[in-house]
Amino acid sequence: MVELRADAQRNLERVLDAATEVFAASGPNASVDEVAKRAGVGHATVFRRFPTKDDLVFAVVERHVAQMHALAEEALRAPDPGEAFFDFIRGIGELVMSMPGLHACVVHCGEKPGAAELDELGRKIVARAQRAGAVRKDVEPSDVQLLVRSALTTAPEGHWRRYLDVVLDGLRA
Amino acid sequence: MVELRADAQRNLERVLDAATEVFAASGPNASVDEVAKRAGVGHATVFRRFPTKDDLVFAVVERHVAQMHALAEEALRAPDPGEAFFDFIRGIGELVMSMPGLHACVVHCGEKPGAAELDELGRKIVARAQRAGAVRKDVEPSDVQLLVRSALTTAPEGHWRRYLDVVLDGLRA
DNA sequence: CTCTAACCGGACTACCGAGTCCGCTTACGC
DNA sequence: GCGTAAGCGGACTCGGTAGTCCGGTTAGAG
Repeated sequence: MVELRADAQRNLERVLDAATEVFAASGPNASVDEVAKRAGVGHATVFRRFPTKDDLVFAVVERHVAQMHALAEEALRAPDPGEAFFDFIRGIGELVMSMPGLHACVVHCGEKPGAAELDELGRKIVARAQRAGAVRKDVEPSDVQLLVRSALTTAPEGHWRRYLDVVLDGLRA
Repeated sequence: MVELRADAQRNLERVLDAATEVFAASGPNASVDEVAKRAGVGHATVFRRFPTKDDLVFAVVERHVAQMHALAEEALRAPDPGEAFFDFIRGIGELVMSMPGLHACVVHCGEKPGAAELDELGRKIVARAQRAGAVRKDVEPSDVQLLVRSALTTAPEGHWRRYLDVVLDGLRA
């Protein structure tokens, strides 16, 4: 399976896109049928690429994590470390909150895929912003993660951006 | 159905206890069979008292809310308003965290049962503690609720008591 | 003790979701 | 074009859960 036939490739992408939409909206309990219907294929086609439903969920989560990873690397390349940090966190917020169901999916597959690398990148971003004097030096990366998570998860419907801004202001040097 | 036969009454209680245990441990997705088995009855007996599974979940949640209600009224009767407030919050913490699955159950049934009255009592408890000078006056009851919730939900496994203590210290006058 | 209404639970149905199979269709190398 | 390997999806099985039914059992009043 070094190379997929063109139609298969197209369907694979459709399936992944559909799965992302569906799981993001309804969490990992959504049915494979639902995904297949949204992708416009039979559900056997889904199972051909992803032998079990969990494999499908895993693939979606992996993609999601990859997006965060991309944001993180972008932040590390950006010229201004402080701005990069704050933009990164806000970007993560947008990404996570636009797909509420995915958090449950991550939990569902034991948050295996690449969480460690992502953590490592986050650590670097924080450290860089601290060296540049943009973020107070008495917080650790894990604190940042916890504060952000609590802002995102406990904010009343639709107000998470305000909450996140408050937390970010509190992190400024 | 003004009065239940003795055996029926006994079984009803067993079922409610079992349902509480099961749903508290596994959330609202646990099966009715599971509950019936744990209660030592056939599942038809469960369905006789609770025509649908949702009715059963509802009853369990109602009971849970009633316990919180009881804690709240106790707190309002206690002589020292400050101590009452802090004990109340810690009591709520113990209650909620001893039944992790129940939160999902509450969400599952749209948190209908008596949330408003409970809110009202909470409001009174906070106000009383503030008048007594035990709690800082620049927070509102809704802030307290939010802070407590965030402490309970974002604390790492097993550390919620520490987190809650931090929040409570922060609320002292 | 007896009689009956209330109660009980095993067995049944209906349905839904995961995963498999197989005959039909189609991309693409020659 | 043509042949074929790859791809496709409708129809199936299988397991598990919500909800129903009915024949046997028991509480408790008279």
